[in-house]
Amino acid sequence: MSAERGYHHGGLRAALIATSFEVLAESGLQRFSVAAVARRLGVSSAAPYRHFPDRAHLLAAVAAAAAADLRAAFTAAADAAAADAAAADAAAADAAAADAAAADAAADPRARLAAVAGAYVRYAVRTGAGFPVVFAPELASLADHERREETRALMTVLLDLSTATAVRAHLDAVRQIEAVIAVAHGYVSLYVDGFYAHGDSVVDDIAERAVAAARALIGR
Amino acid sequence: MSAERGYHHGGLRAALIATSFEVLAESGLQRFSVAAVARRLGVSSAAPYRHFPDRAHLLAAVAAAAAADLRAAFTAAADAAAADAAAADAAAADAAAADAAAADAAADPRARLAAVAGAYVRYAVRTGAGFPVVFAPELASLADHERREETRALMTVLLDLSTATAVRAHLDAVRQIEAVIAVAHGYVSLYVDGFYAHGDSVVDDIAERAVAAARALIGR
DNA sequence: GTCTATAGACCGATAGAC
DNA sequence: GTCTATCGGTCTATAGAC
Repeated sequence: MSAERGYHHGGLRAALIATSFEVLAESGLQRFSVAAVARRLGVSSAAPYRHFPDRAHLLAAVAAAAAADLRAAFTAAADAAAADAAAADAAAADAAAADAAAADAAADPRARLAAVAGAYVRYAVRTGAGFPVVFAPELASLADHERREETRALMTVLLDLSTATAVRAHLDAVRQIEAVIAVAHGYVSLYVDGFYAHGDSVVDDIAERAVAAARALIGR
Repeated sequence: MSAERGYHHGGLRAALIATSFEVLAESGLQRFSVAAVARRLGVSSAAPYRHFPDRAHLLAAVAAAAAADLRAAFTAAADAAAADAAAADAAAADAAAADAAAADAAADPRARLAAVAGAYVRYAVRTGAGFPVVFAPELASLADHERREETRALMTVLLDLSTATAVRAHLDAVRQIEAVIAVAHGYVSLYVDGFYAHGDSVVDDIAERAVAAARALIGR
């Protein structure tokens, strides 16, 4: 569909964002470079600067996309966990009761919240764009409307999942979601920094361990 | 005592290691540079290469020191947590029983293990030399005897603390200590990547949250 | 909209003087 | 044991041709 090298007439902006995820996944945020993105796309190192004024604005566009992706991944994982719980219930009860449980959006709120940890591990490892990219302090001063809206929506989803576990107050919900993200990001950070061997099955393993840890963290 | 700049006749090797911790704390492992260490010490950028053949060997010496520091910090934190628990017991019992509890090295093994999370957060934030430095894959191929011995001793201490919580098997202990380190390192990673505001009181806060999370993780 | 070419900075590491 | 000087590499960002 697209040329391997040379001109990208018209679609370079979107290609830069997509390729930035690849560079982030391989090099991390600290070693991310505009030059590496351009090199991989087969365009000159100056071409990106026709679409983004500097490195920070390219990263801000990536952060906005990552926030939207994470929000979708979190809700999908939470819904899947609730569906799994309903299916498990179905094995021990009649079909009518299982349908009723599946229809209840608040079914097993703690399993829904714990599922966030697994989704975070998989997304952050695959794309390199976890919370440190979405909330990078170097982007804090940018008047980037899209990114600000996406990050706000992401935090709203997380807080809703956390308050649904019926903790006592708002501060409890904030600290609870912090802890879930911290343990998930801890596994991600150890993985990308080379503490584990690399491989898809290893990612699956640590994603499951993150969910189990989050489940223990949420308690009861 | 020591000159601010110029000659370091004799003590440069030790000074390079000490100053490397400062550079790591400010720039992180990815952006750590030998040139920055030399600049801060007021020596030429070539001087470090008289003591270490390359960047990796300097980092290996730092990693060995960090592993020894972490081992001491973990045992000290575990002992302090056990002493605190004994003191709490003393408030509800007579002095003789409290002394007996304090003399019992296995008293409250779960509190001892959870204390590791707090010690890790404080040390890794202060020095920049957490597990990603100690177990950096770029150092894996070095035949560095001191570092290998120190990391082995560090892992032995951690496994002993974990098996003391009477989990069923060896694999359980490994995964338990992994989870404790993961949650502690998650808070550290979010902090150094700028997710939180910076400051000593913030570090104290997240160290306490890491201990609470580890305590919930260990369970029962 | 993309190119070539370049400036200016920083890095790792080496050679040779003192 | 440390210095000066240097090579070759990386990066961000700009200037100007097409």
